[in-house]
Amino acid sequence: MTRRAPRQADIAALAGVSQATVSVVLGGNQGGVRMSEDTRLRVLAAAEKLGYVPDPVATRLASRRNHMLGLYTFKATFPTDVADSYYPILVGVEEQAAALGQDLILFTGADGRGERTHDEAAIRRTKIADGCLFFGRHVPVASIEKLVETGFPLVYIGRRDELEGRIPFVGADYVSASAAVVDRLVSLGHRNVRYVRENDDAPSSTDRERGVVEAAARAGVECRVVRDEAPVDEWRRDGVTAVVVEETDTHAAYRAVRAAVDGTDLSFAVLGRPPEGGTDVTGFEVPRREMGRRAVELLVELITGDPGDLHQLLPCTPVPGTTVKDVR
Amino acid sequence: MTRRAPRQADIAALAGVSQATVSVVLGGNQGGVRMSEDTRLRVLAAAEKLGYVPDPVATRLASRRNHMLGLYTFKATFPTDVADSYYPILVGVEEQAAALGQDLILFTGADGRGERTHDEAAIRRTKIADGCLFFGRHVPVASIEKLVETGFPLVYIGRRDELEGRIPFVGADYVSASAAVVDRLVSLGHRNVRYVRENDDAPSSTDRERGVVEAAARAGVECRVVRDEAPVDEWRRDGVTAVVVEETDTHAAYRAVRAAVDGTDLSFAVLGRPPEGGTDVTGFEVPRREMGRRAVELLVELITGDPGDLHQLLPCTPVPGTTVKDVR
DNA sequence: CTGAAAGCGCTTACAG
DNA sequence: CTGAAAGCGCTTACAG
Repeated sequence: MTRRAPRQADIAALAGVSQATVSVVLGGNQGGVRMSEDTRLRVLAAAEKLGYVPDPVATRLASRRNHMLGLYTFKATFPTDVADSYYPILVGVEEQAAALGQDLILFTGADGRGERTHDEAAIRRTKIADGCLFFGRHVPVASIEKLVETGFPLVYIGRRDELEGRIPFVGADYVSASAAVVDRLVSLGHRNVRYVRENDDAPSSTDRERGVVEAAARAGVECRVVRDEAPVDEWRRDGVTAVVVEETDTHAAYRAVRAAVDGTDLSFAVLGRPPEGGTDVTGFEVPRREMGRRAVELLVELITGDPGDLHQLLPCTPVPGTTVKDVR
Repeated sequence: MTRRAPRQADIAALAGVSQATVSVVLGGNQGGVRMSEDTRLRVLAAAEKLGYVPDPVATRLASRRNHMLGLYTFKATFPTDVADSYYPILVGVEEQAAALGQDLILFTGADGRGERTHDEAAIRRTKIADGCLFFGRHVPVASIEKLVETGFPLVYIGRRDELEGRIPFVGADYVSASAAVVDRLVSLGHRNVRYVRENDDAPSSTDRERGVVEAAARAGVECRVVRDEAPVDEWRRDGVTAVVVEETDTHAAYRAVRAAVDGTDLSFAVLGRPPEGGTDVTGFEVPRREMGRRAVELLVELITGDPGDLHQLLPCTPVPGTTVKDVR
């Protein structure tokens, strides 16, 4: 039942040529080797007769590239709970990988005994692929640096500034998008704003804060930053008219603020999209799918040795919404 | 910058031993070769120093194992729309793969030019992995048969009966689960039931119908099957008291029936969970995550040559719900 | 025009 | 105890 599959040597024997000639013929003679049509046909006929199928493993070993891209995440690749924010990126990654003829290896971060580890060995295993995408709020700097140093092609999804800019990335331009939200508030007459953020210093958080603070400063409006709390009564006493809130995978800040401002006349905007979806809340859309696509694109460019911009920030799409009132 | 990756020969040179000895040491000396502890440590140290990572392609070519499991789907692995039903399976697959120390290769079904194809060549490429999971409503019989014939380990997610049972699978026991729903209706006094299904003959559909029809026959109650329509007025004229509806990725039948029976006093059950979630609609929960886990388990058993049951049907969990009335 | 050889990076008998 | 050799099935220079 489990017959040995025919290989090029078998074809060669049947056609009366060398195995190398078989390889050349079946490979479509990319090298442009001169060869009699008769030989070519004999080889093809023999291959057909034997039902030959090339062994992809051997093919890849011999040809140095395996057309596989790694995807390494610092939590489960398919998270149980935060599917919303993560999933679109995967969709984009797969889309573009398929478009470029690349397979994807999901590194589960397992150590053989089943523990999900993120030590150097686990990260090193990504070298199985031609290159690797990394995704997570943290960067294990030492391990990643070793990878970068060997010239292994890698791309982070999300902006990174570790290793003096030697980490290629495709991220979202949270600074501009966040500033645009504040600009809008200002244009509608708001002069006293609060920004509520979570207590985590990933780039996606600091970028948002920076955008908010800078835009407020430029416009000369007051905008205090608070972490993880929503003292609405105090705000209203202080004359605050609008609240901006960060949105993360935990949705913690958003939920707290939303609950607090509901039923008040405070204007309200979110730096992203609310977990419940919809287009009524003022904010912006993070181009996650596009980030996935572009990350794959950049990675393949790195592999083929002709990369474009190593640090890409994609624009977010503003969502006007209806939760910001005109107070002029 | 792009230094060549270290290989066993480099380690051998550094440690002053032969390349074969390196292979033995790094392979954990499975063969029980006698070897001085000193040599072993020297090799290990050299490997660590060089940051050695085994080449999985070469490993597989030489040993036929690379600890990678393939995942081949006949649509995008990360579908844009049907995330609900599909995602939990992926979660289970990843979970169990990680637990067993296996990485996952997502076959994007792309040919080199970017077209998503499902021809024989695309399916044959799965042989890069030690084995492969297949998932989709259809079975490209000829291609799968060739794979099975060469002894390549594969497992389908979802019951299959093609190839005279030679396709190993892990599916859900829709027959029993569907019968249980009808049994419940009968126990509550319903004697005239309609079953609405979609017009697609995948096993998951035919199994549901079979469960419904057989349970009704056993109980001696009338249960007509209709496809893709919900003539509620006619049903009520005919004395129907309960409607059961199939649930698929398209949600078409469910939505049509739900809209039709809403506001009437007809009892209502779904063979699965409604797309809107919740536990109020009577039906059952398909153990998707568990299916993913078990499929990986079976695949690894096939690879290691000690498989359990090749055809596994997992029980679905009944959801009592509140949409079925007592009419006794 | 075609074949013989080397090599991709590993594993696995087999010698000593 | 360790090394040399063969081999997995292919591709790619390199000889003739």
